[in-house]
Amino acid sequence: MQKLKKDIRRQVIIQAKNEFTAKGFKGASMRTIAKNAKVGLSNIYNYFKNKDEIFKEVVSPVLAALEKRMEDHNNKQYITTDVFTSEQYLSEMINYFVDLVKHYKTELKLLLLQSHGSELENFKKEYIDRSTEIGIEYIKRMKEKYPEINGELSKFFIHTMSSWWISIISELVSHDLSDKEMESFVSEFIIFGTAGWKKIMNA
Amino acid sequence: MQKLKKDIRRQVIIQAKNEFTAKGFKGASMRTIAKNAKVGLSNIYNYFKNKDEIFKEVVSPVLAALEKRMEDHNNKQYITTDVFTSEQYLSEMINYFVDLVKHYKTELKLLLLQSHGSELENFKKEYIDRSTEIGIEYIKRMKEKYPEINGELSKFFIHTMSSWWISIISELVSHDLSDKEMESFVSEFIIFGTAGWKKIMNA
Amino acid sequence: MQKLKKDIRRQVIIQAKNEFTAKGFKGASMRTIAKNAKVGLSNIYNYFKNKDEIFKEVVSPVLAALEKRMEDHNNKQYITTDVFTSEQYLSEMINYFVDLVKHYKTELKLLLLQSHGSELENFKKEYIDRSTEIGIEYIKRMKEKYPEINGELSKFFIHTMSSWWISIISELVSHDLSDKEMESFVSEFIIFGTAGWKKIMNA
Amino acid sequence: MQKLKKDIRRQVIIQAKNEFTAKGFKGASMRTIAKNAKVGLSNIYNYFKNKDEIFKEVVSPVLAALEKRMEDHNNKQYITTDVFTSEQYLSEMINYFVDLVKHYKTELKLLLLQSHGSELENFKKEYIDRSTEIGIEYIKRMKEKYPEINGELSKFFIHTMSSWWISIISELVSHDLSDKEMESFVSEFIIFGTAGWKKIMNA
DNA sequence: TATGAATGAGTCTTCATTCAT
DNA sequence: CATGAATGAAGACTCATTCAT
Repeated sequence: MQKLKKDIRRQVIIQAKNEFTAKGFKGASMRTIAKNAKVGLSNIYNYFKNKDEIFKEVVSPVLAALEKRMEDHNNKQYITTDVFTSEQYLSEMINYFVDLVKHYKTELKLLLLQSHGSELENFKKEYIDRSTEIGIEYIKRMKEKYPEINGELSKFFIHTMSSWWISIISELVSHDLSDKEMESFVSEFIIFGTAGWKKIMNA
Repeated sequence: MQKLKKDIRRQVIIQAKNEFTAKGFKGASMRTIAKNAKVGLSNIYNYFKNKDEIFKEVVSPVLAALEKRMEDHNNKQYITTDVFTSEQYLSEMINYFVDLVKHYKTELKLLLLQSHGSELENFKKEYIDRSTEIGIEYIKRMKEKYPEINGELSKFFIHTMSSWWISIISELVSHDLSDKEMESFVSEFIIFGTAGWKKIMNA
Repeated sequence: MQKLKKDIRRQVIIQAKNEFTAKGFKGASMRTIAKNAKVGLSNIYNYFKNKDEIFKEVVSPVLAALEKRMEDHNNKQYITTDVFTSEQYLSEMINYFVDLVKHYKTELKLLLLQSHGSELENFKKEYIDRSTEIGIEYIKRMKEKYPEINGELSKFFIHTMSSWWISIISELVSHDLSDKEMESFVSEFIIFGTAGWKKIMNA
Repeated sequence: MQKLKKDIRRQVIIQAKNEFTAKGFKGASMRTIAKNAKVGLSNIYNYFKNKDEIFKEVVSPVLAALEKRMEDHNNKQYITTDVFTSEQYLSEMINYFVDLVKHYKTELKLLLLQSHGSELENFKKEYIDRSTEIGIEYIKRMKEKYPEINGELSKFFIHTMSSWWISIISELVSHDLSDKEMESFVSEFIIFGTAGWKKIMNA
């Protein structure tokens, strides 16, 4: 008996998500996915070209969201913001990521921690690299606007700070936090980060 | 001509390291390791119980070093140190990790980024958890000694800060830094971190 | 919008021809044929019973032509022709095949070189066998008419000469020859063949 | 119970030969080969890298023989031979091939008729091409030595004659001939061929 | 007629590990 | 210790064909 097309796709994606989460991309078995989705193994290939494409399909929503974020960020003029209020910037950023995690918890976990062996295995690295470039550009413009600040941060430091964001997301997706815990974390993080940035930028 | 027992072990470990580094634990092939080590595949099993044990053997030096660090840390009385000199603490810690990376670059990379599928795949998580506990305990003692500081940091925040350390190590092992870059990074990191910690602990 | 019935058949046959040519019968994929013909895979089975039948359909024109040739040949009275003018016979035959190749190049290629695994994989062999029988009969009648000639050619020799024709056709379909090259070849072939036949038949 | 290494290799090669002969390279099944050779399917891969390599191994003897023939031919000075005795040349050549067939019947069948899909699928074509080049060169030198002969044979004609040889071999391997049949064929072929060549070369 | 879902056996190849010598 | 043979399950993926709608 045939099921609806949409149904099968959904089932496969759901079970693939589970399997990828449990065993990572490389360790996940197509057989297992098929079995759990109650679909003939070969039938999966009527819906997806291959394992990699299933993975991409699974993480595509969060991929789009992250991409959109980058574009938005490039368009917004954070530079105009007074540097001393960077608290606002940090706050906005962390809240964005908290929302992201709420929406795409599993997908983020896959993308950041379980993509080894897939075509997306370099996504994290590339994302950090791009964030680093943006960070460098951001500081340069700040320096132009506020010449008194310290703009001489090393590239590697910026890189590490970018990677920090990813590690924070990874943390968030790896734990179930109550709203209260979330709030605490956000405010603590902002205090910590604001002080750090102000100090190092001599602002 | 038979090779010395020690020689084979060493060769296997060396080639396993390469293979694990290149393809991760799951993707690494025993055949390839054997071929590159110029050892009969089955003979490997006279030296190691299985793939997992080779991996453990490969990363054992850094595992020991990390373990030692934890013990030392528990024994030392950082609490006696004046909190305002925490700059010294951070400095010591980061320098320790820099040294660690210099000694165990490859092993750390394996342990932190390539262990998926092995029995050590949870090491990172567990290490962070243990660090978190230590951090919490540390802050508690600080609070006892200096009642005026803020000791009410959320567990998740501490957790995130612990995980931060791991992400920094991951960064370090993933890049080839010159001594000058290393120095820059260390000093920048200390400025940033000291300011952050002082602020959030209200010290 | 539905296509005309004829259109689909045609498209399938065209694309099947391409696929068979490129990968041979066994290597050809129904999926690929369907995709290129822009027809639903299963819909093909409304027009053709199976892969084998498509193949047969593809080569059917040349099959018919070859069959017709055989019948004609049997009816014509080549025997009446003076044996010393066998040049005329060879000439006619080779020109016939040249025309055949011009009309059915691809189909001949399939039939002679790419039919492995299909129900027609033995066509070539059978065709040669039949040609051999005809050849033997032909020589026998010649002998009756011209008792002085040598009619004692071995069956295997006749067989080989029949197979030669096939190899010539295979050559022709495998190369793009200009008209000039074609003419040269025909005349060279006739000179060569006439001399050979005259000599061996002692005519 | 383990068998001798040599034994398994031999068994696999024997059964592979059968399977390739029956179904062609593409149609042959590794499972079937393994089953018939009474070897575990995966065990085959301890002896051969892959299907293609088994095929190559099977036909390697005849490959070597053909290669050697070409080298010898290039070294010998057939040109010095009086052209009118080309009967001798043809005779030598056909006898060589008859011997070849006696030794490598199955292997030749595979190489010439069943290699589709393997890495050797173009061998026949390449061999004919090389033979053609040699033929052209041969005629050129003849012309130099005997300026009165016709050296203006078209390339395609030479090509076809080279391919003729292959078709003869294919015929030979496809039939079981008695010695007597063989002898008849050889002498008939020589009569036919000699007359043809003499005529067309105007010698 | 047409579609897309479904099938089930099939493809070659690789896996980590064990056994027998 | 060392070897190479052996295993049996598993890997992803494709096949021609049929079924249900």
